[in-house]
Amino acid sequence: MTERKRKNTSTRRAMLANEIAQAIRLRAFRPGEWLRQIDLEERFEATRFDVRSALDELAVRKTIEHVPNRGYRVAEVDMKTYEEILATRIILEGATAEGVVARIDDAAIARLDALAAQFSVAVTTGSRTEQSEINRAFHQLMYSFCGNAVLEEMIWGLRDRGRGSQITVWSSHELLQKSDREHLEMIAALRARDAERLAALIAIHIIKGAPVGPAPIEPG
Amino acid sequence: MTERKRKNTSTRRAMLANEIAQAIRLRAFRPGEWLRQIDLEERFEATRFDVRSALDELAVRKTIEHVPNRGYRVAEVDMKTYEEILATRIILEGATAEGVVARIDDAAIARLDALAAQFSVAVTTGSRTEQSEINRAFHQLMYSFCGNAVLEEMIWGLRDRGRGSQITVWSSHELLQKSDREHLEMIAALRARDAERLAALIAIHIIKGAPVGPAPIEPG
DNA sequence: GGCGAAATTATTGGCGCCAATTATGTTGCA
DNA sequence: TGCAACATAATTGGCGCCAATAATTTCGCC
Repeated sequence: MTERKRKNTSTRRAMLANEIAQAIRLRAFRPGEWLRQIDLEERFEATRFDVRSALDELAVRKTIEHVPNRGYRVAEVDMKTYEEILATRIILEGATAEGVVARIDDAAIARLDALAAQFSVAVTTGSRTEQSEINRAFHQLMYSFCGNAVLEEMIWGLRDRGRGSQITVWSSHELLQKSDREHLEMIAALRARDAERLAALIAIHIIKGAPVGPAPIEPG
Repeated sequence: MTERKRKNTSTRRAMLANEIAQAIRLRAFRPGEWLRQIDLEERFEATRFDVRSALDELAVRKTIEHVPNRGYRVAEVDMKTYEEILATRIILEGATAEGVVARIDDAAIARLDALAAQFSVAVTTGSRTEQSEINRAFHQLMYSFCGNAVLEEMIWGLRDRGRGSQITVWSSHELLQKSDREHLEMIAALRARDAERLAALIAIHIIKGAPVGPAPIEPG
């Protein structure tokens, strides 16, 4: 067939919600910024209805905030909530250590090696978007071996929520290098099958300004 | 003013979503059961639009499941997911122990005492709905002292999700008595400010068929 | 020129209609 | 009697219109 089959709403909404979420992740929309429905219609070539559904979904997921009669804006998380998110991330991401260590195989560790190497390069030469994407890929791959899909889901939900913080002014070069080194240490812990050490490293990684998002991009 | 001010949609939707969620909690709708929009309109005296918004919200929260062109039904969680939910609950609820022990005061412990006593009575004389509500109140009060609102949120979200399991055929009388005893032990651990013991008790409480929901009620 | 009020414009939000889809019931045929 | 195909009923779902609300500009007065 020449034209693609038209998907139903729930699919389109989910896709659009993810696109918007990614845009927020890439800082195309900054915390506190209003998301005008008309702009989103054009930018993502969607109907107003779909835009609103997607925004509603993101509001439920707390990625954005809904103010009646004003619209939707990227959630700004206050300091207290930000710290709570970090604390909860340490709990959840740390809890993956045991399962990951038990289940991960050599092939996966090799792929983590590759990603860590890519990150090392990106720290000096890459854009912040690249750094962020590689970092995300690294952790996504690692956590995917924890054997608990529910846990994984919650982790990525929380990570998205934490982005609405001003504190995320983004790591200095030193912090990036530190993150880089920590990736290597995590891999070492994995090779040694040392879950406790891995959990500790993850906690440090989260606290000490781990890269959670790239620099803002100008609105197109 | 003689008539109540009309609330805006996002408020009404949230309220309706919570009402439906509670009905699911009370087993007015059983796992796998279809939620017909027309019925919900009448039962909750809402417009079709509000019903759909609320259902969408619950679908995002994974309390219910959306099947295109078929409608919404109470999510049925498979065995694997159920176990993952329990494992994650142990992680999260266990993680509250430290904060709770650190922050809880004598007045709150006294209130927990009262709730535990209420539960003891309800185990033999009360309805399952009562048992469930008291149990919920007990844990809600305890966890409210953990000092991490984000963590609390996730806990109650997960608890709601776990309800869609067939395994929740509900505790025998022996298990209820066991839960009852565990409540008292938790209070003892709180008095002793023993976070580790509290966490361990919470884990046991979750694994060994803690009461998560009442028996089904007939649809009205 | 500065400030406040009114008019104008921009944006969101409630909701109902009817097409699309699925479920149910009925008929006819082997 | 069993089954398949068709007809009918029930239910969901896409979407656009316009009223309600907020933002902005203009205008007039001091």
